[in-house]
Amino acid sequence: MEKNIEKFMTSTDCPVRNVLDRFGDKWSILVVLVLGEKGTMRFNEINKTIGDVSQKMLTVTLRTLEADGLVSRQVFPEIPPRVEYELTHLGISLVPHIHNLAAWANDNLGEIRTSREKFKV
Amino acid sequence: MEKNIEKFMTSTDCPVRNVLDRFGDKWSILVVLVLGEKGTMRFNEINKTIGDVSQKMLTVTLRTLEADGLVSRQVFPEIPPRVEYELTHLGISLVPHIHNLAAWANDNLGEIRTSREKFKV
DNA sequence: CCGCATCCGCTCTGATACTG
DNA sequence: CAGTATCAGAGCGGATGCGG
Repeated sequence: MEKNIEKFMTSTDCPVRNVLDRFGDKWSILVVLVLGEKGTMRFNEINKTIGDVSQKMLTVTLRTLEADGLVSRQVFPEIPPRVEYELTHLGISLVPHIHNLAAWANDNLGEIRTSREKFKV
Repeated sequence: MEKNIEKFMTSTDCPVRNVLDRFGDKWSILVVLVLGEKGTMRFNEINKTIGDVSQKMLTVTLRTLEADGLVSRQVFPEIPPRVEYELTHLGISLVPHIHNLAAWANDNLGEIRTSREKFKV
């Protein structure tokens, strides 16, 4: 960071592009947040908690998070099948940062809304 | 937060959905980061610093950030025209949080990459 | 119960050309 | 210099149906 921001930005190793872009999708942050809050959860539990995520997107999101090493997935060979998800230490280490962002969002939502309204005119 | 996460998640007022979704686009975070680093900047300056953003997307991104009240836009009626952008106090207040995230990304990029490689197999 | 496969619409993004 | 306009492609995300 600091003064090397130019190099930093254009580099293909830029952490912002490589990592944060991953959370630019619609659900990743929410899933991490939910798992951080609740601990271990089953697939349908996550689905219900978030509410309006489709099965497909939740699957895709969980797979991506698993690939990134943020979420662990444990399948129990039972009938009916049971699959439990929880955050890895890596995922857990991310939670406070997301909480901070969420808190910021919460604190400033009013001002942002006001600004958006004004801008319409 | 805390225990009301269910309500929190499903609410249409959920700050995560309303605010953070806004930064899910490809460039907003980068623009805020760059402006936070450099202070006041002209359009082409931002364009060059980021490197591979198209003129169109930079315009759209800046307009959105302006609408949200994170960035201020000042036009100087000269020829050739000059337009300067800088963060508002709201935008500035967001920067540290993004820095934290970027730092996290930087610290854990290696581990995430390793995990992604492993997952391929 | 979990989740993959398919299809499809829609949004986002970029390339290009043009204007004050 | 700082945009706007238009067009076209890619990929996200949802609905549905099927399978272990």
